[in-house]
Amino acid sequence: MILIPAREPFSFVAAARSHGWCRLAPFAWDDEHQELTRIEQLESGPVVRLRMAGAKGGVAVEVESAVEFTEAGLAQVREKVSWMLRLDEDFSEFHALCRTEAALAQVVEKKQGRLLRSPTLFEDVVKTILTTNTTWSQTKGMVARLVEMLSQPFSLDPAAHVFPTPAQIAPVDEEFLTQQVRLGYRSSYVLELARRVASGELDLESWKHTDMETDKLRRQLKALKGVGDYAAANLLMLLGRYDCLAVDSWARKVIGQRFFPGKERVSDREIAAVFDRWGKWKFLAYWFYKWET
DNA sequence: TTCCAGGGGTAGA
DNA sequence: TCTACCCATGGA
Repeated sequence: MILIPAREPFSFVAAARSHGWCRLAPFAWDDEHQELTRIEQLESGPVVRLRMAGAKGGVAVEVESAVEFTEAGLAQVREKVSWMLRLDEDFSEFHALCRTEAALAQVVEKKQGRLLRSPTLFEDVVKTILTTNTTWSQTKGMVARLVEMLSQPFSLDPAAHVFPTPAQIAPVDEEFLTQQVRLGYRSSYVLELARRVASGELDLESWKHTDMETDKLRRQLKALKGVGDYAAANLLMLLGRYDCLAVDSWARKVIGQRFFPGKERVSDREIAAVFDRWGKWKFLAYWFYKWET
């Protein structure tokens, strides 16, 4: 068991359950034990299961493994968990703003702000593409099949698999992704992305720590096939940049009802403008906004 | 059968 | 920059 410290204020449960990602393979959320698990391959080789739970001052992580893993492996676990749960991120400015808005008062109390993400940007781009123009239950199915069919299992629990790497997806036929994994027209997007990353042409992971201006990064994300305005904003959120709103059917519905009652046509521009005053915290203000009051 | 879901690409204006 | 149209999948 290792303890990874988090910047205060921190709530493990608030971070882990912040959005649907904790329900997408190879993540799993255990309601009874308030535990987040994830199958992960360490760069040194072994496939392990990480069991993450809240602990005083941070996150307690248990690493299940069939083989011994090295000190370097342990360092990777710390780095991955820290990235996934944003343990070092500073939300003090956002929390100060939340104190000025009744619909966001609970954010401070519940220590919200952190949104769960995958260890790699590749995984988050694929998952984001698989949320577009479909239902949540179909997204879960697509991700589950992708994980189960294309990657190696965890030896202590063969039903559990890691998320496939670009190199594992790249050689697959598009027809397989369409017919078996049932990604629909998203197949070509996922395949092109995997091939570009696997070949080294596209270095997605470097975008995790770039100081590139947000608008330029947004244009780069949108240049990926399958990534439009919604997906780009969602990915910027995952990268820790909250100044774009991901306008999807849910946002149109709740923002439309609350701020444009009775108006028949509300443009995406108008929807996004509602949260303009939140500046760099726009996405979080929208995400944690208490709609039912 | 038809509609639509946490949209995106493309063509054409 | 905006709009119309097409794109697959499966549940309601």
